[in-house]
Amino acid sequence: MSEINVLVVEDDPLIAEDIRHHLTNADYSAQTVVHNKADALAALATESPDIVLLDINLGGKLDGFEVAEAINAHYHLPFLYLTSYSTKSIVEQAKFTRPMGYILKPFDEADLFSSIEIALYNFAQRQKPAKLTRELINEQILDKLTEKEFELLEHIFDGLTNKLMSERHFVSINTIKTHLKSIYGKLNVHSRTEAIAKIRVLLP
Amino acid sequence: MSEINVLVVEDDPLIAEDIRHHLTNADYSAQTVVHNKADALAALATESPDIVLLDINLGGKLDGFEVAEAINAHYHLPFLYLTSYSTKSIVEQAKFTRPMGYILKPFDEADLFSSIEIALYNFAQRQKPAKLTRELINEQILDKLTEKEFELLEHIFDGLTNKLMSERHFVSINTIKTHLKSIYGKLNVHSRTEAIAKIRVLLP
DNA sequence: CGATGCCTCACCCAAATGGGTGATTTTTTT
DNA sequence: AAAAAAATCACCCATTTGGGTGAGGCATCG
Repeated sequence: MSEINVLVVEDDPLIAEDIRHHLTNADYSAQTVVHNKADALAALATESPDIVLLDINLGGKLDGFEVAEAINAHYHLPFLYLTSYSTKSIVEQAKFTRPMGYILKPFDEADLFSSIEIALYNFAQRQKPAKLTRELINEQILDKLTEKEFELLEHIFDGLTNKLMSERHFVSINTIKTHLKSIYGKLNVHSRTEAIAKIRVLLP
Repeated sequence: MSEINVLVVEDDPLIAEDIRHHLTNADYSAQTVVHNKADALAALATESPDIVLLDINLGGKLDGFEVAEAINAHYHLPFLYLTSYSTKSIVEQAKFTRPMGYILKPFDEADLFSSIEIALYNFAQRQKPAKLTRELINEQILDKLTEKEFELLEHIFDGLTNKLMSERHFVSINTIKTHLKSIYGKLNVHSRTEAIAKIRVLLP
């Protein structure tokens, strides 16, 4: 993941600036910082962030929960609570809004980054289908395919045509076809769709 | 879910005891707590746990990864990493070991239970090959496709040819082709493999 | 009743795909 | 250095697939 767009909802200007500073230092390509619920809702609609860092306590009120509910209702986003409270009641209330985690104040840069990374990873794990990677495939079949063949299998998985594959690999379409024939033989199938179906059931 | 056997691999005796305490309070029927890699490997072989909670940092060394590799290589088990903020950017390393998730320290009982439950659920889910069902698909696309079209999309997903589909549905191959054209138009794709790729990314 | 949507089917044509054979070059392994 | 494996490419041919057009039957809905 190259560009991460972070929406920070934090009423305390010092903390907000601190977070913005840390994120800017790293390769997080964009951050939007807002200080209240209204701006947060607006930013959600316009900025399409990848993750939201959400202070529960916004200007003395627990508006963070309402932002969380808006996220759950209308978007499809992981969010982390920024909180200095660890009281039972807050946690009880917070967990019904299904955050990906909590960042407890005070926190340092490592806290921030690891929390974001883990949240994004866990969220992706829950939301996304298995991505075809070499590590994920059954080893017996893995062993049979060459590096090149596996790349082409990934392309098939992504819906590419032979022509597109040949252009992407700077080889002739005949070469692609030869590779595919080899793949089909090794997987014991007779078409690209069968190949996809076959490796799909081998995915964990 | 009746009896869950949890293997806890945690070198910090305080945290280990804390986890054991939480698990005992709930109806988790068995826990085995070990403090180092050697004992973890022994416990894996003898205790047949249902899930492993794995501290990455065991006695100052990242032995947790090696335990994870052992699990992946020789067992068939979900595991969760127990990790703290101080461990910097472990995700890059950790994700290649394919954990079911992470439990961030400090965590409370609710974190612990929900993480375990979610991990067990997701692990069970992913053992089954992805089944294309109507409920799983994005509703916008769902709405566009007719019942028949969706059935044929499932067949494409399973790698069937037009001929096989026509035989299975007792209609002519021309009818199948007409349906497919309609599907492609609605999904805005130009081939069956593209259609598969498209619906695949819409699956949860 | 007319409109609409769905399922059915046919015909045509172009493009893509699958299968077979054989070959050269490069890389890796032994 | 020799052998094996991998990657490259070119034919040929049959089949499959995709795209366009048109059309009949059937049900539902306004």
